[in-house]
Amino acid sequence: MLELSDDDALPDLSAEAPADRRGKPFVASVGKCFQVLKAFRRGQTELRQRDLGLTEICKLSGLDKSAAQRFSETLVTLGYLEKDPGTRRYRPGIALIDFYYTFMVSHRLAQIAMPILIEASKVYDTTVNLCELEGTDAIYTVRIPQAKASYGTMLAGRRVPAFCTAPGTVILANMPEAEADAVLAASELRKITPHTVTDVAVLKAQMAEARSLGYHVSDRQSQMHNVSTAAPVLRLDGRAVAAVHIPGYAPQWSLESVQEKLVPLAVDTARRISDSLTEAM
Amino acid sequence: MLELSDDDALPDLSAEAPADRRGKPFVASVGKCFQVLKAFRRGQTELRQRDLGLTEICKLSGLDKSAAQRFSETLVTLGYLEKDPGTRRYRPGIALIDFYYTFMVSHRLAQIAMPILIEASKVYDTTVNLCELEGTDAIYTVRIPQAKASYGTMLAGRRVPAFCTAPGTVILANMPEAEADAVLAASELRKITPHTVTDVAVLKAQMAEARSLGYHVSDRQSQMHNVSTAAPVLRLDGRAVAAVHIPGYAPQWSLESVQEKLVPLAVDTARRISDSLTEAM
DNA sequence: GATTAAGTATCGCATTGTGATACAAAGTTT
DNA sequence: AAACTTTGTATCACAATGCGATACTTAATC
Repeated sequence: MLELSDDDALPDLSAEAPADRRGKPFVASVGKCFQVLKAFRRGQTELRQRDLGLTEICKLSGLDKSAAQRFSETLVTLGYLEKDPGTRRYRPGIALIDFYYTFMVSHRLAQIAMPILIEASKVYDTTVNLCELEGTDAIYTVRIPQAKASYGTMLAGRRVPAFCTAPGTVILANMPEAEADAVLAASELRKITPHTVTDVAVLKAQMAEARSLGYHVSDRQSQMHNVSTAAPVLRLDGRAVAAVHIPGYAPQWSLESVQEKLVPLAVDTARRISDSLTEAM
Repeated sequence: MLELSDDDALPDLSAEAPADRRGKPFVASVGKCFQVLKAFRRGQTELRQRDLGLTEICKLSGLDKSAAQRFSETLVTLGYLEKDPGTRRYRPGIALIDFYYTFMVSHRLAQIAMPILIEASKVYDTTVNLCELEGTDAIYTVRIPQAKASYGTMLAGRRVPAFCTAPGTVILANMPEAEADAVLAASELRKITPHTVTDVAVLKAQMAEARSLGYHVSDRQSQMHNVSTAAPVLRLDGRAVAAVHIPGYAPQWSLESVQEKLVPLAVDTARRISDSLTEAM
């Protein structure tokens, strides 16, 4: 388990997206409050803790004690954090869920994809996911769960690195090459498992193959025991806007059975979604 | 469709939760940024628009033009809003989904309930939901979707008034009476459908009945054509922490068939979740 | 092309958030 | 149980930061 010490690298606070946002009005307090909220996500992945004390928030958010307190208490007042009166520790508040609804209810792609994904999940009783690219990550936006899967793999909002996952590969493969290169360049190409490919030339060859095949199979690139497949959801102009991702879990699904069954299912599902897209998207 | 005019009542800005939060540090800018995000939710329900122009944000958030611009641009920079360069309109950004994950991944109840809910959904191939109380609303935290359902009813994060819905009723029925009364007192008891019960005495009688039966069936209280049922998830001390909710959609499910099939399913599912709770919850 | 509305940029003022410091309350060690 | 360490809370003078009236620019409408 990771131990945070004082001299640990603090989060990349001001390192914002590349877009030319210089000169745009910016309220620093707002940025800081989101640093606090993000601290809880870091806390979950790095410390395996669901609730954080004030000092932990300081370290994970990069704010000093006064600021951490101010923003944490502000977020409690607003309902986005909850505070245990006994332990004085903070945890994510249920009101956070509102923003998921706000985003999803207006998300046309998800609306179109949802029934198609549900049908697909019934074919082999598997998890089926819709992934979208954000920065260097693929974010799961819609997930059709399956009882045997682990809880973490059922939740929308999960992020995985694009470069070493099947959904990331098929999305990058079907977008302008310059943009894909930029994503790869911005990615931290580290080995998640011993099988993770980190050589850009090999990655680009994989992308080229994925583009011509119309799908990609990731063999233990990001999770040791899993093989998973993805196919691109394409806009009318051919650009990928998302990927249908179907994981094949270890004992049940071999590389061969994934190729034989899950690949056609993913390809077909992605095509059905693509065909349902209007030009508005 | 609701028309917002200048003299419309502006949102209840400072009307925060009753808790004694006076004197706690509070950063006003943070509150305002969330007013902007909330404006999008209002925009969806009241204007049926997924994206908003600056002037609309002003009206829906209660901020003046300068503030609306500052906070909107700040949120764009942070990725929580997106801005269409052509139309100059704002819409919810994909990064909002992160907070759903942050909340859910640390939510033990959902973790326990998820596989049980998935199994339940297969019995009659129905939607099955987990609801929790927040203020005067029941919030859907986990939803197992079904292909035929409408998109809006598949999304976690949806809020419905507690007083006139089955999940709200069973939760209120199984909590300290003083607290339940407080929720009713704070609720806006308006008729959602002609069948909505708004008389507090009748509502309390319904709650008493729900408590003794261990479930509640809502007959067209909040949606004209639907009958739905809910059963409480009870902590070890008997207090409700959530409700299992199963809607029975119109032509397929009658009041009788709901009583006969969905009620036992909801009760059993809720009991299985209750039995799985540890004392930590 | 005139008119209106919507969005963007500017800038002096004082409100608001800042963060060093001091204080209080838990948790540990001896 | 006293001494110490750590963590959380409260205070407050300063000035940086957000504020919002105003003016300007761009787009939409007639």
